[in-house]
Amino acid sequence: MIFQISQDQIGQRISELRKRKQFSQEDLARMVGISRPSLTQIELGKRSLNIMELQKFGQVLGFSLDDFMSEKFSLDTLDYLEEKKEQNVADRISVPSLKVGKMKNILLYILEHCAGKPNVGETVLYKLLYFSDFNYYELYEEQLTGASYRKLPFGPVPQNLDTIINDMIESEHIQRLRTEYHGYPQTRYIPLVKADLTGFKASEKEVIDRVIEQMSDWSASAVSNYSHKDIPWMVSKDGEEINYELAFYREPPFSVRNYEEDDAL
DNA sequence: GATCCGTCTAATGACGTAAG
DNA sequence: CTTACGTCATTAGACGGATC
Repeated sequence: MIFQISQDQIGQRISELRKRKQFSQEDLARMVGISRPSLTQIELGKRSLNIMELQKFGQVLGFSLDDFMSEKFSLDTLDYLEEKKEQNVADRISVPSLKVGKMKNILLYILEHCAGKPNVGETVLYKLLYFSDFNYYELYEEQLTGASYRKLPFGPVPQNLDTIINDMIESEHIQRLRTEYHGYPQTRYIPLVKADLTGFKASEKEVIDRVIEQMSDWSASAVSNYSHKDIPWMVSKDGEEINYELAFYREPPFSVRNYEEDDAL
């Protein structure tokens, strides 16, 4: 028996996801290209949506259709509303296990270094994290933040980062800022405290620094396009988790490891 | 086939209301 | 007062039947 999702549930899920992202109905409606009252109707379960619309919601809110339709998805969403403590956050994000403290500091660190760069919105931020994680894994065969990434339409997106970010906003480590960049709505984060890298290995910092140096000036679409040519991204299926092991199948210019001494440049 | 008609769905703007 | 959200009336478009 396939799980059947009702119109009410679709609306509820969209509403919850919207609130998680702290969008207003008006914001979200504009982003998906419908009127605000229409969105109200959708969230209340009084209007149905077609597959194209749902896809659009997925792009904006960061979910895959598979996720959205699954039974488990609703549980995750409800769990989130009930749990707030950091240790629960850490428990829930498993395989690979996310080091929440580390992720927070890396996030702060990246934000510090991109403070003055208007191009670094949420999209670019995700990609910087993705490349930091996968580059580090390729080089050292160890997890950096341990976050798991999913293949979503705009590129790899760290799972459950929402939870961490909301946590950080609540504890006033960062601040969310919604602005416009080239006419498109952009979500930015401002670091309010300094990153604490004392527990970091030199190698870890170096990998992050290189990623920041290489990509932080690129536009969101440039970073997005670049990430779409990365092997781990390419061979993963839409909506699925990107396996860290795939980092070893990378080819130049993505590969950060010198397998042989034949750098023919 | 073409045309007319009833029904349904969705978009829109205006308005009301509650919270801050 | 402003913002966010829900509701309402009106309108337009799509669709399915009947009829010619």
